[in-house]
Amino acid sequence: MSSQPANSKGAATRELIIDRAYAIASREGLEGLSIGDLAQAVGMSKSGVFAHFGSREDLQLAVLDEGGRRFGEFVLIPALRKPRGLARLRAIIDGWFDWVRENQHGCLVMSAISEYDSLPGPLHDAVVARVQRWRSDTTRATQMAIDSGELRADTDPQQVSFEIFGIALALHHDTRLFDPKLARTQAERAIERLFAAHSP
Amino acid sequence: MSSQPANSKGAATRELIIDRAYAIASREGLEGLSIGDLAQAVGMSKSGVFAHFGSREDLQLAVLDEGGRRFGEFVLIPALRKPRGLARLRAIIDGWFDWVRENQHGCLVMSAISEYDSLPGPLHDAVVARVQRWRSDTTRATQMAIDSGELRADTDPQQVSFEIFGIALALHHDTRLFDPKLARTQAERAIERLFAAHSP
DNA sequence: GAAAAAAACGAACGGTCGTACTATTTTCCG
DNA sequence: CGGAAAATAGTACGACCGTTCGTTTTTTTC
Repeated sequence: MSSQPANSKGAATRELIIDRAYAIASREGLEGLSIGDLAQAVGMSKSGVFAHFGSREDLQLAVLDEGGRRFGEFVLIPALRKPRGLARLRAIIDGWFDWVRENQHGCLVMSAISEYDSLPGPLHDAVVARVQRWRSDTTRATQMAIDSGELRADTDPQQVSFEIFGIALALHHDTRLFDPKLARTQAERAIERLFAAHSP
Repeated sequence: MSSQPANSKGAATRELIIDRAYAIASREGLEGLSIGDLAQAVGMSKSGVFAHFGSREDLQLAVLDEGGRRFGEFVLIPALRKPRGLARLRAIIDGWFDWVRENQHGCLVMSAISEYDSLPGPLHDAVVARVQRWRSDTTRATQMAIDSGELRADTDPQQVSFEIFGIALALHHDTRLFDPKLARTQAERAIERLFAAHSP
């Protein structure tokens, strides 16, 4: 394990900046992330922070990427250790629900969806690509549960994926606006009903 | 029907302003609504527009109100002409789905939810109150479908309401990010499954 | 340890924002 | 029609924004 030979300092502070930026953008959204605030949070000058990214947009893209990375690490990676089939699909959903609870005060990717869903540009494209990938991940996991015979053979995995997404959105919504505990219960009941409907 | 005797001009331009503001905020969000842009859209001076509202926040509140009013007029009012029970509940859902189609490029209230869900203040409170009212409307309609015997007696109307909300959120989401037609089909299929599960 | 390279700073720019204040114009009422 | 009242315009302010640029400090390399 050679330590950090070449570009040590630059990359390190860049990571620090992104870390703080992630925290801010989780609360305020990527559009609410200003370089001035970020610089203050890191303890650097505006221009010092700015120099690490060619533009604010590049910074936002980097932060969005970090958000997706953390989400995947929290939700997908653990689920991939479960056996293919319903167990893994359930792990994905549980992880997702836990993620919503842990990030009660703002999920960066969720906010980004609303911010850029109808605002053309690189950010929009990056968000769409990310959500598309996530959706196809859950669709694939659903397909595996069909293949293993734990869901009926005539189940449409895209349809199930759509409904799971809806339940997660409602959970996210109610967690933030109303009662997190109640929302979680309702989301879990909805999932149970969904699986029951497609159980063989 | 006395015409507009007293305060005619002021109220009229105020309505015009709110109408344009609604159009802008539907695309850009309430936070993206600036008085300068609005003034230009109305053909007035910034200060002229500003004078109609004590502050930007009051303007935003007025526009949010207008958004809620239009949504109610499009979705709820027609549904109230249907007989109580499943017919009315279905009318609410259909109207809602149509609303999402018609407002593909931005629904003001939906955007407002994301913008203010974790930003304390009068806007947050107004949004929460509005969504709460809407949710209780659908819960009440569901209850009527239970009372009429069209849904099973042991159906939890709040649970059904939660799930309808989730499906609508997923429809809204997929309509904007992916394929509107496919999303509509998936949403309708989800609704059918929901009703089938609670059908007596 | 000195030279080269990278990183961070500091000040300034042009721009937009919401708002306050004062003038001017338009509308309303007797 | 004329005077009061309401509506609109005009201007200016302070604050913040992303970005640029030249300088200074820190790190890396030889």
